[in-house]
Amino acid sequence: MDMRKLVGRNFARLRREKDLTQEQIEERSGISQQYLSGLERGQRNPTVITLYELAQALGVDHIELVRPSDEDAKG
Amino acid sequence: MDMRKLVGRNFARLRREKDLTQEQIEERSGISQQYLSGLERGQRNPTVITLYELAQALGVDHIELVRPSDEDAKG
DNA sequence: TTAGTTTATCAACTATAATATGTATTTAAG
DNA sequence: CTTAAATACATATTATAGTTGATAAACTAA
Repeated sequence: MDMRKLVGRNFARLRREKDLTQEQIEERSGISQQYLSGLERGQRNPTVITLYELAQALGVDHIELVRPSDEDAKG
Repeated sequence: MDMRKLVGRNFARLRREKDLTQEQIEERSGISQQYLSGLERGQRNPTVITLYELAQALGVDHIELVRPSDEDAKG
């Protein structure tokens, strides 16, 4: 189970659904665009505080880290 | 919102509900008893990978980080 | 009390999360 | 094609996550 990829994929998806750029997330959260780029590519292992700050920047109030189904895990 | 305290309180509660010691969690997860002590006292900011390893050691497959109610936040 | 178990504290250390800066690459639009 | 915006890449630095070892403190039971 690659938590980096799980978090990265979900963050990227949510950011795009809300039509926000990495720069806009940086403005809202103070987390650098370069870091966000690495995060979305599954190269980062954020702390729970960083995860919470990202959720706030996305306007999300409920973070779930669920063991993905076998089907999901394949990709 | 103090994520350290939120995670620490919930981890300690779940661990006790399952009658596990910090040492037993160390055996299962490889995360040191000293670290777990600090975590439960709200002094640690774990990464998502550490959080996932802790969840596995507890036998939990669903992690939720929810913005607590005002009432909960008081304590 | 004693002994055993569990948790907390301390210090030194290693690994890596996160920042800062600059730049290169990609992508979309004219 | 050009241009601008968005994203990816590289490097160096700082802050802190997490380990290790030893030990102190707290708690329970005999």
